[in-house]
Amino acid sequence: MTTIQDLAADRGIPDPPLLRGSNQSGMRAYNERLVLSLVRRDGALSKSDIARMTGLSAQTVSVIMRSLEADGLLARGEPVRGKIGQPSVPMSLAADGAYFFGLKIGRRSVDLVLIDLLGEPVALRRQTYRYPSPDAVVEFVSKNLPALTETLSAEQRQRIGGLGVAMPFQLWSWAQHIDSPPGALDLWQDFDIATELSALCEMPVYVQNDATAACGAELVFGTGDRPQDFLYFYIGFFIGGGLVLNGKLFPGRTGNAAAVGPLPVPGPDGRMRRLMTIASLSTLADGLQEAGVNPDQLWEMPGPWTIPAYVLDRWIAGAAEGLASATLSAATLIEIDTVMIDGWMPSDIRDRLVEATNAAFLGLDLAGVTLPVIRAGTVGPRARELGGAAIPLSQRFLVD
Amino acid sequence: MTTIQDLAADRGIPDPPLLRGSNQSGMRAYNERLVLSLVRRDGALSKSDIARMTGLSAQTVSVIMRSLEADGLLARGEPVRGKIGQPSVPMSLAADGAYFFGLKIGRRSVDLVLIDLLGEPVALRRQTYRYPSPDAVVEFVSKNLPALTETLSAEQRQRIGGLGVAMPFQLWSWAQHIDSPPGALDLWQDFDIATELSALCEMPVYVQNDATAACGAELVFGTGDRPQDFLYFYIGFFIGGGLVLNGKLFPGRTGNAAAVGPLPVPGPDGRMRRLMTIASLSTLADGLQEAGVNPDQLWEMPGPWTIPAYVLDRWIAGAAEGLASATLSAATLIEIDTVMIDGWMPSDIRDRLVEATNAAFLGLDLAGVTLPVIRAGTVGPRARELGGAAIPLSQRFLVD
DNA sequence: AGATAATTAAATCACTCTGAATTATTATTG
DNA sequence: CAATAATAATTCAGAGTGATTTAATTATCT
Repeated sequence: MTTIQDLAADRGIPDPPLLRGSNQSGMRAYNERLVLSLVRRDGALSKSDIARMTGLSAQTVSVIMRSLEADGLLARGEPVRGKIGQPSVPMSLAADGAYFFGLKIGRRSVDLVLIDLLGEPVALRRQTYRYPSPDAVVEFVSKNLPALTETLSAEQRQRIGGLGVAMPFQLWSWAQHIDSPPGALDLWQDFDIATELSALCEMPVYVQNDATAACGAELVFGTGDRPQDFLYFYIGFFIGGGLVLNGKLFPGRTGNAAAVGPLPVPGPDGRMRRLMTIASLSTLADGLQEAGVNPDQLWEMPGPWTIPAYVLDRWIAGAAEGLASATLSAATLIEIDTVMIDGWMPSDIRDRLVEATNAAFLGLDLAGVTLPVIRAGTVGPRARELGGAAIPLSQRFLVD
Repeated sequence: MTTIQDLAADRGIPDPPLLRGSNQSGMRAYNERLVLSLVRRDGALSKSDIARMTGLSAQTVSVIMRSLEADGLLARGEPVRGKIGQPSVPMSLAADGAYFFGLKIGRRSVDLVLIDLLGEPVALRRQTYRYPSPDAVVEFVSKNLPALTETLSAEQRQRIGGLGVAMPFQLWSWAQHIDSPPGALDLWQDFDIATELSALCEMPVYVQNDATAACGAELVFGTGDRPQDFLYFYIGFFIGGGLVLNGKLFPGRTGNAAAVGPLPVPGPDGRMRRLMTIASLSTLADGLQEAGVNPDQLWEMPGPWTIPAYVLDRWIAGAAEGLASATLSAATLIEIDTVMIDGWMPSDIRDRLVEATNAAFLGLDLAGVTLPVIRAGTVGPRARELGGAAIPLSQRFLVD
C-alpha cells in the first residue's frame, strides 16, 4: 500500500522532480499494469493476444499472467475452440480482485459508492442536504464507510484499494448561488479533507475535482470508442469539465484544468457571460423557480423530472450555445478529437442537449478548425463518485 | 536507424495502440536518456548527484555514465574539492557528442542550421524568396546540407543524429495573404516533404509545425525556470503557437495543437476576429505599406527595423489584446502556468509586446482564474529552426 | 587518526528473452 | 475413418542483461 511518494513525504524529502530511474521491479510492475489495462479495455484476452499487443515474449506474458491469476486479479475463461491450434484461454478481470470506495461531495448531496475491479457498484449510500458542511460529510463517511465495508467478506475487505474523493474545489466561492447560511461554506477553506478522512480509514485517500473525477470515470469505465484526447463536460449543480490528453487524465497544475465554469461565452442575448451561469443545473432551477415550480426534484434524482417544456427548451438552448463556444476554444487550442457531455440528468435530456450543442457548434465560424465529435458520455449521473473510486484503481492497477 | 514503427509500417501492420511492454534494453535506454536529460537541464552533475536525483544506485549510475563518457556524450570536468570526502567529478554534455540539422521553411525564407549537442549553432544557411516552392526548398537543401556537412570532420559526420523540419502546416491556406502566383502554393498539397528530404540524406527526417517546433526549442534549449506547462506564441509572418503539458511538447492529434491563428479574439474595435489577423507580422507589414514604408526589411532580419512609432504602437496594442484574450482561454481550459511570447523580431519590440500583453491581460475579467506569468521566450528569432533540430535530439537523447 | 563522501569491483538478484518442447486442436489424405 | 501434418497456445530451461547489494578504495576535511 505504501507508495514511493508516501515514503518520500513521510521523511520530509522534497520529492525529486519526478524523474525517477527505472529498475527491474518497476519494469515488472509496469508490465503487470499494462496487462491489466489491456484486459480491462478489451474484455477478455489470451496470453498470446497480450504477447502480440505488447511486443513482450510469450514466456514473459505467461509468467506475468499466471502470477496475476494467482493473485486473484485475473480469471480464466472457457477455452476457445474452433480455430486451428491449441485453444486459447481468454483471461478477464476478476471482479472480486479488488474493491474501491468513491465519495462525491456535492452542493446538494453526498454519495458514497463501493465498486469492484470491473467498476460495478456493489453498494451505495446517499444523503441530501441544503448545503455541505465538513462535519456532516465526516459524519456521513464515518457511519457509512464501515457499514459498506461490512457488506464484504473478511477476505474481500483485504482487497480494498483506497478511497477517492470527488468534490468541487473552492467550494466556498459562489456561496451566494447556494442558499447556505452566510459563512457556512467558509469552513471548507481550512478543512483538509484528505487528512481527516485518512484518519477514519486505513486506506490511501485521494482527492480530485469532481468534474475531473467524472471525466476519469469516462476514461476508465466508459464504453464505445475511447478517443486519445477529449474534453468532457459534467453538468451538475454547476457545470465542470475534465480533460483527457494522450489517453491520460490531465488535472492541471493544481487539479483545476478544464474548470470551464468561469469561461467567457456568448449568452442567449449575444453578450459574454460565464459558462456556469448558463449551462448549470442551478440555472435550470432558477428557471423552475420563476415558473412557480419547486426545483428540489432536480437534486433528488436524475429524472424523470416534471419541467414545463418552455423552461427546459430555453435552458437547453442557452446551455448548448455556451457548450458549443467552449468546444470551439478547445478545438483550436488543443486539437480536440471528441467532446463528451454528461451530467446529473435523465438521458433523454442529456441527448437533447448534445443534439442542440452539435447544432449550435455548426452555427459558429469554423474555418480552419478540425471538427470534433460532440457526443453524450457513457457513464451517466454517477460519473463523479465512480470517478472518485477510479482514482485508486488507476493508481494501482492501470497504466495510461 | 529502423524503428519498430518503421517495420510495422512496411508490413502494413496497423500499429498497436502504443502500449508496448518494457524490457531490459528499454530500461537501460531510458536510464541513459534520463541521465542525459538531467545533465542537460542542470549543467554539470557528478555521478552521485545523479544517483540522488534518480533514486538509482550509485553503482548503476557509475556504469551508465562511464559508458556515456566512453561514447563521447559526456565530458569529465575538473574535480570539485573543498568538501569532505573524495572530490566529485562533475560531468557535462560533450558539445561534439552529436550534431543535428534543423530546417525551417517559412513564407519568406528558408533556414538551415547545424547544431551540436549543446544546441549551439555551428553553421547556418539562409535564403529568402517571395513565396516558398517545393522545388526551391529541395534545391536549397540538396546544395546546403552537404555543404554544412563538409564543415564537420569525418568523425563528427558519423555523429549527425537527424534532420528536423519546422514548417507551417497547410501552407496553401491563406495564399491570398502572400503575394504568390495563384496556385503556386497548391504544389505543397501533394508534396511529401519528409520522403523527398529522406531521399537527399542518410538520416532520420522529422517534420513538425513551425510554431510547435519553436516551442520545442524553448523547452529544450530555453534558459531560466522551465515550467511544467506553458503556452508559447511564436510571431512570424503569421502567428503560431505551441503547448507544453507535463513537461512534454503536446503536438496534438495531427500536430496542429495550439494553432492559435484561427482563434477568435476581440479586435481593437471590440469585434471578434481571428488572432492571426491582428497579431502577425503580416499585419505589421500591412501597416507599414499603408504608411508608405517598404515592409521588406521585416523579412531580412529580426531588427533593428525602421518603423514609424505610431504604426508599431498600434500593432503592439492590437496584438497584445489578442494575445491576452488567447491567454485567458488557455488559463481556463488548461490551467496554464506560464505564457511565453517570442518571434522574428528584435528583443526590444518583443519585450514591449510582452509588457503590453501583461497590461491587456490584467484588464480582462479574471475572477476565478489563476494568473499565469506572461513573459518573453529565451530562444529568440531562430527558435523555429533550432526547434527543428531539437526533434532528433530529444527523440534520441532525452526523456520528457 | 577518524569521519565522510565519491567512486568502483565483485557478487547477487530479478526480470525478460531465446529456443525447444509440450499440448490441443483443425486440416488433409488415403 | 484413422493416421498424419500443420498450426497455434502455452510452458520449460537456460542464457543474458541490467540493477542492486556489499565491500573496498580513494581523497579530503576535522
